[in-house]
Amino acid sequence: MSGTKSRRRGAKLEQAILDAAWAELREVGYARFTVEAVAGRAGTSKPVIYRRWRSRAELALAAWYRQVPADQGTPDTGTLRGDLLAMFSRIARGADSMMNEMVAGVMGEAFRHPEVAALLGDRLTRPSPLTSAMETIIGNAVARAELPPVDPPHRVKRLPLDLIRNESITSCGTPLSDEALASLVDDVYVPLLRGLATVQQAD
Amino acid sequence: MSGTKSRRRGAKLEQAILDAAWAELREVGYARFTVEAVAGRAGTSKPVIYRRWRSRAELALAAWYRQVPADQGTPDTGTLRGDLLAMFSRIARGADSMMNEMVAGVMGEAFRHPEVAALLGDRLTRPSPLTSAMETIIGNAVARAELPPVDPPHRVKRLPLDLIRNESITSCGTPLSDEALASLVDDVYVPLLRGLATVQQAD
DNA sequence: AGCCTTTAGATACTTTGCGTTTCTTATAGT
DNA sequence: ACTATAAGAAACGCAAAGTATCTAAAGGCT
Repeated sequence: MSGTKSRRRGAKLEQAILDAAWAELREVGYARFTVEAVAGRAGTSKPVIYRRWRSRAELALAAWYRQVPADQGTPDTGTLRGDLLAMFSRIARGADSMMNEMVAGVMGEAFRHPEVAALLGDRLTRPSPLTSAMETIIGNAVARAELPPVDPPHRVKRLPLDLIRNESITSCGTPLSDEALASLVDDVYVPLLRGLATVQQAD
Repeated sequence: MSGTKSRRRGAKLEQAILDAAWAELREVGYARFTVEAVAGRAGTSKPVIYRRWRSRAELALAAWYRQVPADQGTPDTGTLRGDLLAMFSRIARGADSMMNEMVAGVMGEAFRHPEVAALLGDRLTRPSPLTSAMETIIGNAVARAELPPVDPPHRVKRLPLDLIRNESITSCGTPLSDEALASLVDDVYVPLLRGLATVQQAD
């Protein structure tokens, strides 16, 4: 309880800031995410943060990027539709979806801070645990002969994330209903896979 | 040339404000869209605007909604792929796409102004000239026997807009390349239509 | 150990833009 | 002509981004 003030530096401090930023993002969302609150929560001050990241947007992205998406395994319900519904709902409820507000917010600022645009685009399109889970699900369906053999292009593997992000943005924060997810699966994704399979078979 | 200052009221003034707002949106985008600039351009002042719309976001949406999308007809190139490419590229270059930054920006503010969320969602999902153009394109392809008969659900008709909006947001303002559009058509939309058609034939 | 470079942390500042308040006075309805 | 309404001007409060200045702690170096 003496007045000795311990001062963190370097990596340790950086981690503390990013942890605080992530906690803030989860608690208040990007719209109310302020650098001052992050500084306060991390027990430091604004200049320390601005020495490391050029803007609020970059800080938020850095905090997000550090979160390793927990690999939750791949659903295996015995049917393609069941697996897809489980997967879509996991995506829609998971942390990735919580970040859709942030994606929109950051993009809204990208005109003023063009540097962040590249960072963001990269994160959104890169292969991830989710895209490989899609591979597995599709592979399983092929093995069960629910689908003809098919080799989906990368765009199709990232499509669930894209569809759900778009749905999330267009419904402006309202949590996605089961009906909406079912519509994405039944009206779009399953037919797409069938179509891909028949086209590729014709080769 | 006398000092007589004419003062507009009611509908006339409202139109002038919305015109000014639309002009601002097109010139500087939503990120730099300020109420003061709109007031200045319309030759009026901020309180007049805030008496009519509760926030910057609502003003921007109102200006956008007033723009009637010019019906540019439906492409008819003789092939499904050609029609789709023409359509996708029209969407990607048109005013609707210019508004993607705004969609993101408004959504980013939706947490603070939940009222606007509903307005926005409605506009994005409603049937429009674009969805009926999709109907026509698909109908033409069926007539040419490029596709088995198919009755696409509404979600599929709005999908081009959704795909392009998402692409626009994830590439943060960079204009979409022809390759990206081709990938949306070839990897996603055409296979989806084929898949839908075969599934519906099985009924 | 003691010096010295680095940089954390505190504080206060500038700027920008939203949304409001107050007041004057033109406009439209009766 | 009288009166209610609402336009327009100016200034304000406020929040939050980003910057500048200063101090003193941390940790490397000799």
